[in-house]
Amino acid sequence: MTKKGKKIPRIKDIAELANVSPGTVDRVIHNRGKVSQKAREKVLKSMKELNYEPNVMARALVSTGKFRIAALIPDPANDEYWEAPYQGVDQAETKMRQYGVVVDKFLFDQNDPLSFKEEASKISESDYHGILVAPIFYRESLAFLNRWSKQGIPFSLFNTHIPDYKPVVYVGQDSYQSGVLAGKLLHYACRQGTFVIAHIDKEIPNSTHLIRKEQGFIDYFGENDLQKQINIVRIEISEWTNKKDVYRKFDDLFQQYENIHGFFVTNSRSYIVGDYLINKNLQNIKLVGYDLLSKNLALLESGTIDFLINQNPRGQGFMGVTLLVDHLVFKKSIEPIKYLPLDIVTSENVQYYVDKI
Amino acid sequence: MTKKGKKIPRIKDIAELANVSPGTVDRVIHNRGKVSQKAREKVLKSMKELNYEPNVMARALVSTGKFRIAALIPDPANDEYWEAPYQGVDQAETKMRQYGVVVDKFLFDQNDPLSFKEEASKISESDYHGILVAPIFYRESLAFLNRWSKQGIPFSLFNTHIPDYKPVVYVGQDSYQSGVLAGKLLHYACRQGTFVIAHIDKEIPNSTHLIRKEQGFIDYFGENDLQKQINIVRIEISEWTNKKDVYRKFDDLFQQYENIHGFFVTNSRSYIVGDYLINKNLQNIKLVGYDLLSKNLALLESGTIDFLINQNPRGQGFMGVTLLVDHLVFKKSIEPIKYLPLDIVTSENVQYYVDKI
DNA sequence: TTGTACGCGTTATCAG
DNA sequence: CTGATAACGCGTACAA
Repeated sequence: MTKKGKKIPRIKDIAELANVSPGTVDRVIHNRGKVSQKAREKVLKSMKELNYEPNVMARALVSTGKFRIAALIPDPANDEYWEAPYQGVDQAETKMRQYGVVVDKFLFDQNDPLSFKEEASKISESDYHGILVAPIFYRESLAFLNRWSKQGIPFSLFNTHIPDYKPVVYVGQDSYQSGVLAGKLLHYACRQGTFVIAHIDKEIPNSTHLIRKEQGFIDYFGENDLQKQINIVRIEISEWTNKKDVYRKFDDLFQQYENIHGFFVTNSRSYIVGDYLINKNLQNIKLVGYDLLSKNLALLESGTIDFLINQNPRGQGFMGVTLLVDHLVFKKSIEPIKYLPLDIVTSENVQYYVDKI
Repeated sequence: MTKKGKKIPRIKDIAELANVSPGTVDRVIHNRGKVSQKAREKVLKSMKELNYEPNVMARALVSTGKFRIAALIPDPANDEYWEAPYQGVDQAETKMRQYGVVVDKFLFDQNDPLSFKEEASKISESDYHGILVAPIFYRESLAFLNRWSKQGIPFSLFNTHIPDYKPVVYVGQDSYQSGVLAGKLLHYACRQGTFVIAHIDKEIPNSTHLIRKEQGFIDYFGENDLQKQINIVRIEISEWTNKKDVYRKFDDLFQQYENIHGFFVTNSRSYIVGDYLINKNLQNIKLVGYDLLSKNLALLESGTIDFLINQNPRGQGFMGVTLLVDHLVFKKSIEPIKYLPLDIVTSENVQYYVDKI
């Protein structure tokens, strides 16, 4: 297919072929200014004939420093979970600097809606050409998304989807499908017995993520008509910082169901279940969780955690910025939803997922 | 860390600070031409002070069309396995065109060393600035690698490693570790019984890949002191195109060992085992293989194949080109070996690995 | 409505 | 040994 030795056509070449000036070609390409019908047609014809594609670099070189993007994400200092997305944004930042794009990070405390509002306000006051935001506070976020929509500032969403105001793209997790996958992984090891869905978070009912994961897990068994063999129960632990409390809850659980064969922890805190299993010396109980936090990794190595489901959080941060830039600077058309692969991580392949994008 | 509003320092800025001309700064940066000791020191000092980083785009803009790369890979028309790497190269090709790099593909028949030599000769005769090669014929490859080394043409290796002549980078599979992983996956489902390592290829003793995979698999069980519970046997099928022959071999195997619980197929032909299992209506036998070929995918969906290990072949083709360009054009320093993640693919997450890079 | 000239940051060339 | 200057392809302000 590739034609060797052919020179890449430039705007100037099109201009010559169409007997107009480069300026006119430019006007046709960008639909700006006035162009006579005749000229426009000639130019379009020549463009097709030469199979013109703009030179991204030359374009970017011209517009150096003209694009400013704001990233509004939780401060990783407060929660290791946000470390990876932060790094992803950071990485995209340095890459995009090359293209004349400046990315400024605005960090808020994921336990403090006020700090979110503060940082969001800062962004609104400066003028940015695009915004990447992790809208984890629904109400507070809505207000700003509304505002930015009216101002005509494009934004992309990350981690949490709020479709009300059309984002350029949502980059995040496919929660439901990850639950289905978790079901498969436990069922693969264990054809009968009781599986526990463990929600370990402050605000469980509010967290649509967790609910969707649960639904996916349940549907896996439902669809496969396996209900007779498999018993599924759920446990909610909102005060997970209180160890005694947590242990008491688990003790109760194990008294109530004697044939527990597996746990599915619906967020990154599977290490809490892992600690309990080790503490009580419970063997042969399968454990599937999420995210490559250091505590989880240790338990993965030791074999207490069998699988961690990982949706490349660093890649998510990276893609969030990258796709926004693609839309903004390079005018590419973007799919409205971007899921990264649901990676299955075990101690045998974890090396490839840590510290990589 | 990011200083907002700061302008990115240019060569010109360094020149001014150091009281020299941009030309001199350029000479210092690239170690070319003669520069007085005094001038060199001043420039280096200014560079550090301003924290200079070259502008990739401006650099690439200058050298448009000056870099030509050849990719010497098997023709996907003869084997679906090579489809993905081909696409990866293709994708890199279009991306790199933007940077003024031209990539020409040279395809050979992976069953015909002669075609390899022919294409390689073509490359040697034209003058390319870099070469990506899948050196699947050891002897034939050596000759050309030697030649290119003497000519000073950098090359990177892909799929098969030949360390004799230093490549820029080897991009490929971590065969041993993938075998370890396969062991984990079978063992996770099945704590005792017989596992079969199935080599299905024309030239098994010659194929170091297959041997390494086997070793990894065995070592997984060895290291974990599980020999008493698990029995490992191996089968070699070189004439895999003859169905009757294949079936007879499997029949013999099942007669000899009555408690076979799992198969590990060491290359992309796990569909052959899958077909057999379906044909003989053998249930509850675990099957782990490699690569997302269409036949494998069908069996993955239907549940006959449990897991496919996938090392992003499209990504490998892509990285092969990309890293070579990074070295050649952008003068980045490259790690000599690049493994892509060993992805565990099941019917529940396969959607994210098909048609993506 | 159309054409022209300059600048973006880097590199290569040529004159000093 | 060093400095000035013209490209690279595109966008844009300004002139016609």
